[in-house]
Amino acid sequence: MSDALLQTPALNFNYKENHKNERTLSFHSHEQAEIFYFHEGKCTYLIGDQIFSLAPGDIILMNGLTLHCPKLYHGHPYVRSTIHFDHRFFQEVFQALGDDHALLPFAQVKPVRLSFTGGSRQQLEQHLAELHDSQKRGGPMAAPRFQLAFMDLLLYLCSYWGTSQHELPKGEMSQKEKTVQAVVSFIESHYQEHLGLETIEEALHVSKYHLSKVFKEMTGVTIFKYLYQRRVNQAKIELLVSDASITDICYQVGFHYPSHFTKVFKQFTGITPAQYKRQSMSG
DNA sequence: TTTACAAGGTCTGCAGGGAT
DNA sequence: ATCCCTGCAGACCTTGTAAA
Repeated sequence: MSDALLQTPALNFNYKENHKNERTLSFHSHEQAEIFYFHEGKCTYLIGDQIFSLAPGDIILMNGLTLHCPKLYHGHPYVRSTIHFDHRFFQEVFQALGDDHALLPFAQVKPVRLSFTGGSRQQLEQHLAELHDSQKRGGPMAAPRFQLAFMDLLLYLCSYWGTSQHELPKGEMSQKEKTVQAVVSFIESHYQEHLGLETIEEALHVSKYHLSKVFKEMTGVTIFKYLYQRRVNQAKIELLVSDASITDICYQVGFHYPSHFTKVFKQFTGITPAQYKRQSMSG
């Protein structure tokens, strides 16, 4: 039996959480895979270089490592269920059972967005309600029952994903969403270079004033905040896997001054790059 | 590698134009 | 009327330098 199977898997389920007031949640990433189901309200979700205007009944399957952030709207509810889970553990369980496909949506870099309507939506919400029940239930076998209910949900999602016509076409994007998508895509391919609003303005042929406003409106963060978060996220990876100095990593991810890099890194993570490297080496 | 600070750049509220 | 966009100006934040 593998090491992963000997450990208790990480599996966190938050059922129908609600935020009534507008609140911009910050960009973040995590090692666990994530399932995000949108029950009710209004929300724009930015994941990696993609932006989604969510409708109730939509679900997002993602690997978790890609930067993501929901944007909420004042006066609109925001009811969602989220599941964070140890991708590696459940993949090994499914493989032991002879199934290699249940976790494919979480193995790719791009998130998968599926839309559930009518009967299929009822079925999915029934699955979530049952998972919630099994989570609340106590007793000696509560944990494995919860895990089995979760695996049942994964199989349902995988089979639904397999009939890929449920994925929404990109043609439904508004002009503003297209603008934000273009900015995010541009940053994704140029974040390691010297970037200013005027560079993006020239590349996309849209005024910098408009770019700033639309980006903030749709994502809840400014273009530069997003750019820095992207660079810091890359720097964290480099600090973990590379032997390069902090100064070199600073230049690699697009910063021009170590002083600025340290300040921004600390702003996003709460610690300096050197402290982060030390922590990762000792852990 | 990190902190402090001044100069310069970005963000945002407001006003308004053009297309539908 | 609504949406998309441009531009100005002041507030705010980031950049770049010097020094610890």
